[in-house]
Amino acid sequence: MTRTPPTKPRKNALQARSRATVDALVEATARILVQEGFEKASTNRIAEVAGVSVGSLYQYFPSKEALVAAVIDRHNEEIMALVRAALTEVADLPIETAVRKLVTVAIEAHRIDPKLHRVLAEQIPRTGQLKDVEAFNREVHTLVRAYLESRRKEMRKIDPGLATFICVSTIEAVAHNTVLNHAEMLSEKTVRTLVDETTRMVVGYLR
Amino acid sequence: MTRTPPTKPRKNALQARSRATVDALVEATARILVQEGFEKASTNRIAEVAGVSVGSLYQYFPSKEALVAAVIDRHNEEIMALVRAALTEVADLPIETAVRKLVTVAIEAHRIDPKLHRVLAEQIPRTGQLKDVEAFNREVHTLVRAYLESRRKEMRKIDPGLATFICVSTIEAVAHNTVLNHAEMLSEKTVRTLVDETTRMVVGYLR
DNA sequence: AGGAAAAGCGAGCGAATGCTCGCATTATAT
DNA sequence: ATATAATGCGAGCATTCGCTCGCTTTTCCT
Repeated sequence: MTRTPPTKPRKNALQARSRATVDALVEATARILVQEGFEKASTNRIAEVAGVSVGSLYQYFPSKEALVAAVIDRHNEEIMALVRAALTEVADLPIETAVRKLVTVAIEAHRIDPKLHRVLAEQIPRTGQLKDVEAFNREVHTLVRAYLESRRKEMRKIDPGLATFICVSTIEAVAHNTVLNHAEMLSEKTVRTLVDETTRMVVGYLR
Repeated sequence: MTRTPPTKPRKNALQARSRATVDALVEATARILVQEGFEKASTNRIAEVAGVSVGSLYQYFPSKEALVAAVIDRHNEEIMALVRAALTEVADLPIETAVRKLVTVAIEAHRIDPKLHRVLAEQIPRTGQLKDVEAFNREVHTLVRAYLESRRKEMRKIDPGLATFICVSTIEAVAHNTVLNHAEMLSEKTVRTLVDETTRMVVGYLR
């Protein structure tokens, strides 16, 4: 049995001052992860950058992992907000429009903070946050699947679960590789072409 | 400037005994990564599992990273062997056949050692091996692109670089998610369905 | 056989890290 | 104003880890 460090807050921040401390710690963790890498993200350094003492850090976070987990959560919430909004928006629109929107949002989501995204993707398995991240993934699948099922008439006969799996995997991968490989060198035109092509592929597949 | 540890062998193993030592060390590193995780893969532990002293370890590997790099290299070579063979085999065959073969091989490649694959994917960025891994990626792209260009007649008018990017991303992602999510629970039938669907999507996109 | 080169050994050094604990400061309630 | 709770502090303990160095053993070559 490998002992997984706890990731839940030790106590809840009640007063304004302590809420600020917690925020500063999470923010500092994110900044260090992006600018200096995971190795440099020691609790001492995080506290230093946050302008807080190590002691205070351990008042609110039982372990280093808990801090990273908090950053992951924050980032995932940002992304999920985009995805949820997009899917609500296209709920009653035809497949072509919906897929295009989804692809666009996927790329946007990866562009929120590519460097943080990359570092987090690497660190997730070691934070015990895998379960939470999987929960987000499942939510995406559920939402997409619900949409696809509501649009069955426009589609060929196809297993909804399988279709969802393939569509989500594809869109996610294109967005991921686009942003992480081509870095910041992304013209508007390139993005539009990419969205067009991916949309064409997915829509062609569905019907 | 962050100092990246060297990853080249300190000296070359010449005699049979030392070659065995080197192999034992790489093998031990892989086993620990898979069974106990990156955290537990200390040089002392690696030497212990390999049945070798730390001193000997440092005769051949200048750093811990060098060991992980060796494991990555070995694994990548196995995968590339499969991919190269597949692409040679289908060089003169029509798109439908070629894509089906590629998808199949991609899944096979991920199934070689899923756990190792996962751990390595997480650890690659911190070993300075990113460049080598990118080289493999570029090779795949080059090979696929060459194939696609040789089959232009079967395809619609489409930018070869873009098509390659989308196809490789898609196939890789489906294989990756299939193996890593559904773990070992993969019936032959499931795999065949998945290959069929992915092939359909990619082929439909190309023409 | 004998000497040189190659390979192997492992106690332990120095540096870094996660985290605790006893105490100081600030906010809230009465 | 006083008491109580909440928050903040940071030196330092305990541990781990990467790696070195002086030495022994094995192999190779003539």
